[in-house]
Amino acid sequence: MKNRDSRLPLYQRLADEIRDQIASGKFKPGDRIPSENEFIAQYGAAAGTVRQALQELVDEKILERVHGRGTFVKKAFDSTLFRFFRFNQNSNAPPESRMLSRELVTPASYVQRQLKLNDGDKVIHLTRLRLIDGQPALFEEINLKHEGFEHLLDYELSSFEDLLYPMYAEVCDQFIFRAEDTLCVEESTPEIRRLLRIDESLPIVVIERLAFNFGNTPVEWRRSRGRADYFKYRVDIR
Amino acid sequence: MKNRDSRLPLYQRLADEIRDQIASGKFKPGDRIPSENEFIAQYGAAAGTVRQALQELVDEKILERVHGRGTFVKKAFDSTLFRFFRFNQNSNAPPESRMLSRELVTPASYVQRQLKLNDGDKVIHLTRLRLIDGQPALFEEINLKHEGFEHLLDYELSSFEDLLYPMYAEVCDQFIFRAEDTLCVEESTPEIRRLLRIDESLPIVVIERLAFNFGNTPVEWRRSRGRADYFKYRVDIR
DNA sequence: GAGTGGTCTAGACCACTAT
DNA sequence: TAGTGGTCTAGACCACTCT
Repeated sequence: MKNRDSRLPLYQRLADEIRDQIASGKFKPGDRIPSENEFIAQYGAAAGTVRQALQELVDEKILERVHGRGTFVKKAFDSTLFRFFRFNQNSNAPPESRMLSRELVTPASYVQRQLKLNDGDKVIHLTRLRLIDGQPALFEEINLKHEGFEHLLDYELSSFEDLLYPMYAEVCDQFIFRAEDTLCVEESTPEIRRLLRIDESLPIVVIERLAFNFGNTPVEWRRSRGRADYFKYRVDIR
Repeated sequence: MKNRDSRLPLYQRLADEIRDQIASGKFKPGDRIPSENEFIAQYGAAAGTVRQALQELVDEKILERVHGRGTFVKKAFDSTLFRFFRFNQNSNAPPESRMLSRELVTPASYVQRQLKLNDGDKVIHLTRLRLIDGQPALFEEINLKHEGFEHLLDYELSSFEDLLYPMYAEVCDQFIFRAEDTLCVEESTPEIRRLLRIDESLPIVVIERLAFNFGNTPVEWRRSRGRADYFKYRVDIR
């Protein structure tokens, strides 16, 4: 075990160790990690202590345990921005994507700040429309760290997949595991009305998202806009 | 222990038992419940099993454990609707309340459905304004089960407290422990503009809340409206 | 049948809170 | 000092999955 503060309980140090190994890419989403018995042998800890460490990572939604099969790094989380909206979902078709543009640019200062970039670092800037039943539903502006996502510059825009996070994983070996979404309401601009094909001036819901990899490093910042009259969101509070 | 399905693990049955005792009012929010050793003696279970049951209720945010002091029923949860809004908070004053009306009425059908009332059951209908720095910020319509909240009819409207849930606890012995909030955006009506002192036609955020007691019975349904241009909400997704 | 995680026991020792 | 919860051990047995 790496230099861990021995004032911390053993199960904490063990959990930190495993978390770091996932962050470093030693274990990737979908992988099976060592069994309880292997950890017991490796660290000389009791079964209960190992279980406590693993339970902590299950609570953090980093790991999943399957009876009889093993312990796995979690693959995906419910990232869809469409959980904020209720459209007339006649069809079960997943939201379609239409890429509009891709550029390597100097980021705006707030993007630089959110992604914790150094001066001079560039970002990959994407714009796209999300459609439901062929109707424009969301307009998105996406900013990605250049470092780690270079391979996205090699792809034809038309060959981008509808869901980006699985594509980040395949193409760039980058795994998103959590995000912070911030919602607010704005008046629509002529530009947005044109893109979303709205006639009148309607309020617009703006979703700003900062997405993190397993190392808890911010790698993507996006801003999405959709019609507020389709907005409906449910929260459980306890 | 009551008739519990012995196919369930012991720690589950124990957790269910304690949960029911809280729901029934035997233990109230703020109370200390029996110690690990008392549960061990009472149920003849091992320490680890009792701990597992208690941990489950801690995860459900029903219990809180304090090292050296004991295990307590949780008192409150962050129920404030103002977590959805960012106002210019010059002062640290908590949002003031101004009660407008109180009636015992036959509920609208969707309120009856949400509160799972029988035909003929009445509800206590309250309206109030929430103010920040003296400025109207939220307009609320509140519907309470008549049964259990009768004592609210005895109080002068002017003597209602700013925070209702602590008042429900004191006056009615009713404890709210979770809620489901649903958010959407509407255009303002003349009525709402008058109440919130808005000149122009602005979008309005509508928050509908169904609140539950410890027995997981819905007891309050409310609809609150505030200016959408002050709306800002942050969600963590993992 | 071998390997995995899930339940449960019986105990030791420690750290924190009260009085 | 007595009582509480927190950490940790060493083991037994069970339930599930794979082959």
